[in-house]
Amino acid sequence: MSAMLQQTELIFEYASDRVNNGQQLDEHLASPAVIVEQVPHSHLLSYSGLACEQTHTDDHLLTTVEGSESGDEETMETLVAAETLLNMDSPDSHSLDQQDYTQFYVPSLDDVITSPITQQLIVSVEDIVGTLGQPQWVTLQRETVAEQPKKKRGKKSKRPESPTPDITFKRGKYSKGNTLYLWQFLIELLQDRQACPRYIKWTNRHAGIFKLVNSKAVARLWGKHKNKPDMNYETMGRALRYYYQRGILNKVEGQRLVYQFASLPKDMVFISGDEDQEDQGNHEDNDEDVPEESPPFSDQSLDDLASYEHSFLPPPPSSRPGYQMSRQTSSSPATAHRCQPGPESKSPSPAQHRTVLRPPGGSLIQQQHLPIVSAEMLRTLQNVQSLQPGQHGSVFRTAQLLGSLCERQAASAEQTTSQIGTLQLQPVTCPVKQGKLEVKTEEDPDSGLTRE
DNA sequence: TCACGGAACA
DNA sequence: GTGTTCCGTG
Repeated sequence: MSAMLQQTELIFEYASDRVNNGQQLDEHLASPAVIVEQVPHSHLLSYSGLACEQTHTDDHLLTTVEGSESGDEETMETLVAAETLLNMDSPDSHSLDQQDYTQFYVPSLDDVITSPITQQLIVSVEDIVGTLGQPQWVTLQRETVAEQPKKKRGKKSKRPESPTPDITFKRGKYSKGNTLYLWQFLIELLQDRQACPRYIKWTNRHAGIFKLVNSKAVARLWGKHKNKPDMNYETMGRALRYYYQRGILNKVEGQRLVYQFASLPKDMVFISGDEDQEDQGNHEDNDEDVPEESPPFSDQSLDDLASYEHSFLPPPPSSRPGYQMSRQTSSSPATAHRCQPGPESKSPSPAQHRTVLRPPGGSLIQQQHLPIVSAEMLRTLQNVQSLQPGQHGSVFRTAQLLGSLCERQAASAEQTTSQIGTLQLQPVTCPVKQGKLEVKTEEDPDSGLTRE
């Protein structure tokens, strides 16, 4: 089993790596290899009542859930349905390809064991490597893991248990109980059509950037999940901020309520409509979408969400791979990436190790470690690429810079990592300020555009 | 309102 | 030793 897990993990990382490369972002890379798939819970899909369609593009599998984004009522219904489904526990029930889901969580050994795996695919590293280029994922390497899985001990919290039994997994160590890690929870929400556009949505799914459209709602849901009625965005936000250090999340500066997963599962289910298309361009637009408008969810809805949610999550374990970065450490505070290229350093928990799994080489370069170009930047770049030279001068310039930066990184990465293909950006030394991602070189003040 | 981060707690 | 929440501060 462990082997399996590892593989899986590898996969993820690779995926992430690919993402990292800025290049990929845009382009699609070649096809992705899917590596391992577990299908943990198929129910996810079912639970939500979502209709899923997987797209296997050559590149990556993307699952798209089409849902109506709409309505609250849907939401409710969906939720209910989801719950029902959850309770049902039938893994097979859905016909979906589970593959997608698999990636969702990073399975931990435990998980693997406990959770039903439907299928696994193993792909050779090479395959993976080949895929690296793809844009599928952005960065996510480190997925966010952490949090939930383990549980928090914090002062107050206790583990929540979710109402629903975990059908799917029982998680073992990491998550003791059914707990979901916050990051998982968020991912779940992002895949839930009820929540997705409404309370949380992707602003740039490729980049792993999402926005808490209705932070209160999300926090409430989280609180429900944790059995913390008092949960609020502040509290939840703290947890999110800790993810920065762990490399699970990055904050998108300048945008409120916008965070970025350092790495995402390669195959995620994206609810159509949830993503803003471009995050960059309109950063805000997304924001607007839903936020408050959405009717506050009723408690019920919250409940429903809570219940369903936890079902999803796989316990990934710790997935956080060796995230090590620390923003603190990092020279600059910056946001975008707080990662540092450091040694892999400690891996926090064993679990993590496994998750992380590194490629043979030993050190897989993790995004976090990489200095520089953040997914965000990449994203931006991507968005900007379309610009013509004459168009927005500064932007264009920035884009150029980013592009070159990415190329350099990629190049160096290749060299460096012959290893597996981790495409990740390498820490190339760039003029970029480390601290902040800003691409802008010092000279380019405009660069602000980029990020935002 | 959001964001940050130290400290406390488990 | 680590993760979560609280709390003060900006």
